[in-house]
Amino acid sequence: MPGPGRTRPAGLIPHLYSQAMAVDEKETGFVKDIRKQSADFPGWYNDVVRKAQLADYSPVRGCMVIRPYGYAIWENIRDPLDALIKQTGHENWYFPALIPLSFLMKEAEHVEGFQPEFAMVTRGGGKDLEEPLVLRPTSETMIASVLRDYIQSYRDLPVLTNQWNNVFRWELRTRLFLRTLEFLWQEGHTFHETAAEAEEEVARMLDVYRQIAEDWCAVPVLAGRKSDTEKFAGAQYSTSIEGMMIDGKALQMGTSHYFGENFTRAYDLTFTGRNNERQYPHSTSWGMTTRMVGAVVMAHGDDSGMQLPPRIAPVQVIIVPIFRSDTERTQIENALVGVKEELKDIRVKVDWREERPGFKFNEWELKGVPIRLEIGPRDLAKGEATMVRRLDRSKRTVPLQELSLAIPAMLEEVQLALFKRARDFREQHTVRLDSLEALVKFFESSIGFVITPWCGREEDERTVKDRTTATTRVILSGSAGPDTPCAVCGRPATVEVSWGKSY
RNA sequence: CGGGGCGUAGCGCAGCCUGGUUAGCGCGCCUGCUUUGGGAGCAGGAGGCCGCGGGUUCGAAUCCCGCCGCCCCGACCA
Repeated sequence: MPGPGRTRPAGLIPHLYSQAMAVDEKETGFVKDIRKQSADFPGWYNDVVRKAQLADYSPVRGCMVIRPYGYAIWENIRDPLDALIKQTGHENWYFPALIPLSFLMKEAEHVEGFQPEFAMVTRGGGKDLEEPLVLRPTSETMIASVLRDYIQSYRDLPVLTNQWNNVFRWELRTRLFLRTLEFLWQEGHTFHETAAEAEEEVARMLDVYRQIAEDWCAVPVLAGRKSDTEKFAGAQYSTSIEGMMIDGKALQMGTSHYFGENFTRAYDLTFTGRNNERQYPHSTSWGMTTRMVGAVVMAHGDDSGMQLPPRIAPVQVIIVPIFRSDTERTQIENALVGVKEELKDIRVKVDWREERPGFKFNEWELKGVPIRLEIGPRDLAKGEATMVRRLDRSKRTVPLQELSLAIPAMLEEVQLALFKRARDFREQHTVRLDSLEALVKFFESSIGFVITPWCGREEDERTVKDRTTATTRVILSGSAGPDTPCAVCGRPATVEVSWGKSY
């Protein structure tokens, strides 16, 4: 399914970098503000998120402050996702953040899954409330309770809702963007006449998430159904997209659930069908969160900091002016008028701060800006700018009049290169194995994903988790080939499943 | 909740063991000058309820008791 971001200016200056200048080795390894990625990945991640000013700790334990640069990245993910959600026929709603406890208690499995994570309001107006209100951990119960009144007939279906909001889950261990007590997301909730329609919806929205992850965030994903132990509380089944981070761990980046009649029965939401009989709609829900920002950091970063895919980079081109005198400064200012006109469709920023160029180079690299343009007296004398890309620090000069072609082409090239690099990394760290011993041995000495035939039994997941800490990620295929034994227990395998250590 | 660590300037820390002038260092911040093609240099300056409460003492950041908070590691999760 070609997403809106799939168009590429194919033939535009194809091999721009074949003549790239060699990278001076002395120019690497400058970052002293952040821990080494290879030595301490969690420490590196934390340093990058904070030093790049994406987010910071807040006065409240487990809650974060998203700073403008981090929020801008989220907006650049959110906006295309919102567009795709609307293109697929959904409408945005807003439902209350406070949910009566009794609503949440109605669906047994759902309650069991979420109750430990409830944050509850028990007082208001100076009095104890008659019924506690739960800060929404998700809105299935509220939405089912409300739509009960709006859905009467099969003619009212499908109802395709979405809402952008914040949710609360009282997590024990938190990490910036990856797991916080409060986070931002969208939650889609849909109601359908038939199971088939609902299941199509689940698959459709999972593919929307795949597009956002792959085409916009340049993070390749495995997409598929979750095992029963890993599914959402209350779902008949869940699907997810899973990306591999640079430490080889899996990160779940979006989920899409099929509920069947579970929720509509629990909330007595019915419609009169074509046969004039009362029926329960089949419902779905699906969500993608601010965790995506963390995924981008961990999928593309290096020892110098972030590397942002151009499509979601708040600043796509950073211009660093270099000058010694007021005269030179004025000359550059004048030249930049034309440059900005050439790049009027690009997110460009000029860094005029009173810092030395070298400082700015390092800082914008930490912030992951895809392209840097250096413009100084030497460049101006030749009517050029020096273009350096974050991807590999390769450097070349570009005539100022050619920037309007060269920059978009380079942005597109970088977008694809990041995706390809991440995909190659994942493929290099994915193996197919067919025995428990091989699986255990793999996770003792390696990182990454393992794909095995599997019979689907929960006991096997427990066995593998006990011995490796790895869990099933997604089921990749509904069949494992005839006469294939399960890698864990030897019983006949029914599926192919991916295993990985996860966040 | 179990185990470990830490609360001293915006951030990172030293000082505490062995109580005693005005609580110190690095980074950052402010001012000025010189600098500017890969994290500048010099000079000057501002900034502190030493987590909170109690005790011991002539005297507490330092010793004792209690409390609070945060971070890291083990059972849950987008």
